[in-house]
Amino acid sequence: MQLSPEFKARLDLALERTGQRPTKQREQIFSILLNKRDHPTADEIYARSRKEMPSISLATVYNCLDTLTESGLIRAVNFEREPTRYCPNLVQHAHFYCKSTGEIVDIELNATLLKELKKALPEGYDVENIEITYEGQSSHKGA
Amino acid sequence: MQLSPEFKARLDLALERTGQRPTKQREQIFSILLNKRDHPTADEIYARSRKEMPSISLATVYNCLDTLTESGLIRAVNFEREPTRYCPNLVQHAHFYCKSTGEIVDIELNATLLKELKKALPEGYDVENIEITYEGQSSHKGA
DNA sequence: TTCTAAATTTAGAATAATTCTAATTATTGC
DNA sequence: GCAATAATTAGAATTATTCTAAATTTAGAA
Repeated sequence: MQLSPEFKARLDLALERTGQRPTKQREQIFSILLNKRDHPTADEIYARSRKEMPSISLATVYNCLDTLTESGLIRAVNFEREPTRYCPNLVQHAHFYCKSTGEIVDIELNATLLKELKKALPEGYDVENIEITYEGQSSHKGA
Repeated sequence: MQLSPEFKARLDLALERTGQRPTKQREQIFSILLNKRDHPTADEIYARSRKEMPSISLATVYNCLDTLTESGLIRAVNFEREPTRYCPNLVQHAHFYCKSTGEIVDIELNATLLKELKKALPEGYDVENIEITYEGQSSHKGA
């Protein structure tokens, strides 16, 4: 599970912009997220990273996830009180959370809809981010 | 801080529907939420309820909040990893979360917008609930 | 290279919100 | 008023996450 040159460059650039150093661990975590886009939790990411890097610690996983989130390379997503999940899809999108299977699916939102959502705010409210989560049941063929 | 007859009736009815009993504590918590609609956390609700009912326990506050939520009388709202907040506004609405002040404001959403949001879902996805959270800065006169 | 300063990783302890447990108390229907 | 069931209570337990302090790594200068 290697980071492609393209994503390696993207990582280095993003880290450099915020004065942070590229490390094996950060590469590893970023690569895990890009490789299987199933919105894993920190714990799941810890498990996956240990397979290739057995000495990594859970604290480092959390540190790296924070760094990547702050650098704008990944997004943290929360559902109810469940552990935070992470997602490398940077395009503005919503999430569908299936209550029976726990599965999480990215839902594309078109620009018009996003614009309308922003228009729903009264004067004096400056949005930086909109989180949209659908909850329900999905009856489809699975990921 | 007494529950008005109207809301007392609503509480009793909702509890009866799910085979649960009306208790002083449930009344108290419901009344606190109706009285000051500032999206308090369980801890804050605990503090407020102790003023009138010093023997209430935190576990009971959590229990009552769960019961009220399940009965559909209040809504639980989550922002990032912060403690869950509670809200008696049952009309479908979004929340604006001000990052500087921590203030939370209800944002009305018109029916058309909600319909469009539902239309953004592909076939086979059955929504039960849509959570919409705006995050940013609000520059207005405060609650 | 080699050295230094600063950033990062690490293991484990600490924290915070929430849930669980088992005993006590309240409520309902008879 | 009594039995059966549900709810409350205090405190222990759990879980995700953050903190701490020591060891390691990195970047850049000499």
